[in-house]
Amino acid sequence: MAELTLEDIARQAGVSRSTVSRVINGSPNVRESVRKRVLEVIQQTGYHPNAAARTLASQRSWTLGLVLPHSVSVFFTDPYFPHLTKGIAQACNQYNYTLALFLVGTKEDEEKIFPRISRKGLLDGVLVQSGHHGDQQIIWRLVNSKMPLVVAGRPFRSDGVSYIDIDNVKASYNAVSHLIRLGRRRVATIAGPAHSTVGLDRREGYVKALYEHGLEVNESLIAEGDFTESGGYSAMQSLLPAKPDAVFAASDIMAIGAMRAAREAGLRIPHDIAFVGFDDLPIATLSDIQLTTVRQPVVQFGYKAVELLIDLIENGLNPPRRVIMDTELIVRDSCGASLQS
Amino acid sequence: MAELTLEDIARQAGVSRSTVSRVINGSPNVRESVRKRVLEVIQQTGYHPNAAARTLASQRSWTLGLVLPHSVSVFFTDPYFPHLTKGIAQACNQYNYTLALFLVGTKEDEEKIFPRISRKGLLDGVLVQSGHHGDQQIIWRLVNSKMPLVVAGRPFRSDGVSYIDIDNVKASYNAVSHLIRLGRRRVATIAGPAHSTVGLDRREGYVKALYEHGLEVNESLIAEGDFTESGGYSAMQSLLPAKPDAVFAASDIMAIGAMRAAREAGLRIPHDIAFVGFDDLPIATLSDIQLTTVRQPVVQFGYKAVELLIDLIENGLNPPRRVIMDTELIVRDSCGASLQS
DNA sequence: AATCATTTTGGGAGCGCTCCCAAAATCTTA
DNA sequence: TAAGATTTTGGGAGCGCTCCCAAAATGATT
Repeated sequence: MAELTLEDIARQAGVSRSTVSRVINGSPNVRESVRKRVLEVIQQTGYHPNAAARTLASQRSWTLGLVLPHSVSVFFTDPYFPHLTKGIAQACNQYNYTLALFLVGTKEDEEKIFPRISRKGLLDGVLVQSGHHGDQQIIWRLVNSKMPLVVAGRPFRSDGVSYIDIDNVKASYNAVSHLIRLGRRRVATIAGPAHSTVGLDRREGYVKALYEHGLEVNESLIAEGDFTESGGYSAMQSLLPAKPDAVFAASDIMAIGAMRAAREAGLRIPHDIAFVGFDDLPIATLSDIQLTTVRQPVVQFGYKAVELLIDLIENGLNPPRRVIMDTELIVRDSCGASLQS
Repeated sequence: MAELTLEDIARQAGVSRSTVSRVINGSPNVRESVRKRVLEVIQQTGYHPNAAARTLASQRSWTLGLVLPHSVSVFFTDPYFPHLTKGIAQACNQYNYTLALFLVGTKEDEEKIFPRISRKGLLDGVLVQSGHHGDQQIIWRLVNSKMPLVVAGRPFRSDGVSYIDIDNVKASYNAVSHLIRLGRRRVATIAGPAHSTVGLDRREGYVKALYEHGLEVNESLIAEGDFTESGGYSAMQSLLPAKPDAVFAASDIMAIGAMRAAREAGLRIPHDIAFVGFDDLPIATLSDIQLTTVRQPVVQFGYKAVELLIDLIENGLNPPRRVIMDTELIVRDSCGASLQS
């Protein structure tokens, strides 16, 4: 049984191809009785229009691409990404877009994939999860290809590119200030990698908080992690000799690793050492001690990114759009706030 | 700047549309000098063929769909899914397919998405992650639509459908036998939901192991979890009164939750109570005590599923293909094997 | 009932490719 | 060098839609 075409439906309903097309696309200029008849035939036959033909004729594919560049390994360690993907997928469902997923692991992958994402005919727009230095190239190639593009996470060079981000500086400033207000004086940080804007921004907020509270920035209280549990674990080990009494970790998963290291070193949480994480994903509440953390609206973030992209597709690329979302400090046990009665 | 077409390249290279098409598709019947000239023009102009036009003309989209039905909530709790997705994406990259991701949360989602996946023109084939009872309907609709389909995880009704799975019965039989061999006599299980084939099969292996080792099956030693950490946690709490000396959990994440509950109840692991998980994802080695677990080749599983699907696409749907992959018991600390010196 | 305005309908052209067939160019062989 | 075999090339048709324009049908107005 060959696939049905518009023409088949038209014949069966006794109308023309154009009329069936109008019915399908919800044009108002169809007599009610005719619409009903056509709809019936469509129902009975289970006809669905061919996506490729539609795309070719209308120059609109109703497909968005999600590119996750080079972050692949982290992608599967940090629950942040699945949550982001969830928000994006939900928005795509909502707005009737199909989501194409591109996991770019290697340079070869990038070369293979680039033609597919840069040319109309497959995608109407592209979402790139980024903030890493290594992602700059693909972003610029995309910008030059005039493909509607939204970057999730501020890119290093952001002139002319639309992106969505959270206020990382403010968020970590608040988190660290909270620790200081609780009386902690040797506040350490496990920062994200310096080749990422998230890493840089959260570190900046940390420094700013210390500074504004009259505390000195001590390099031996700053370690760098890679957003993995084991990265947090070893960062914490390197921090231990400096005897911190609090740690602000740039992600929950690193905080979890760090707490494991602290526990192994015989420290009591939060009595001897306090912890604040970042993300507020479910894992934050799963360890024996509930993690105080910065809640970022990951799912909504993804959802909003899609809305931004659709805006670009429908209303043109200029001016570039910028969206900064808010965060909230969620106080639980690991920061020791409950110690002060 | 409008997008370039085949015709443009043909004109610039002084050949016909057909010849350019041949060059792009690697046809051998092109004079070498001509091929070189055309390739040069393509290079210079940065031309890429339009995917929609190609799909329409060749009836091949080079796109595969991955459908994750109803499991959405678990999807973002259990790292199994990201890993599976990784394998699938890698295979797609390898074989030059684009991956379209469909997260089906609600019945409405299913209705919205079904037309897109069932009709040629968008997808060449579909992969459904399944094993849940609620997924039967979409699988059968897909089977009836004659769309090439591979189910990842044995579906409830498997006649005529191609699927890939691991030998869950054997795997859990081995895991439980291992615990018994170590001298545990009150072996409990935290099974997966009874509305999933994984849940059922792993439970069956558990029962079989007890039976073959002459132990009685005690209903109070069987609890059901939902593949989440907190599900494992509460399942363990319900198991505690029956005083198990070992627990086989149907997933690592549930084992982690269960161990948390056991620890909170003052039990020492593995001295008082041993644990074996299932999956061997990175989390298995991240807790304070290393988890003994059944390793299943999740990434390769996804990869293989794609290869299966491509086989169906290229060589026809019949007979249905079946692939069962092997697992391996990874012995670490939580089972107490190291206690026997 | 005739005229004009408005709504509804049909069909042609075209989106940018692939595929097939026949024509042109090139190579063999006697 | 001519005939035939083979390789290379060009162009038409068609994939299944959308979009536009003109024709047909309907409605409003005198």
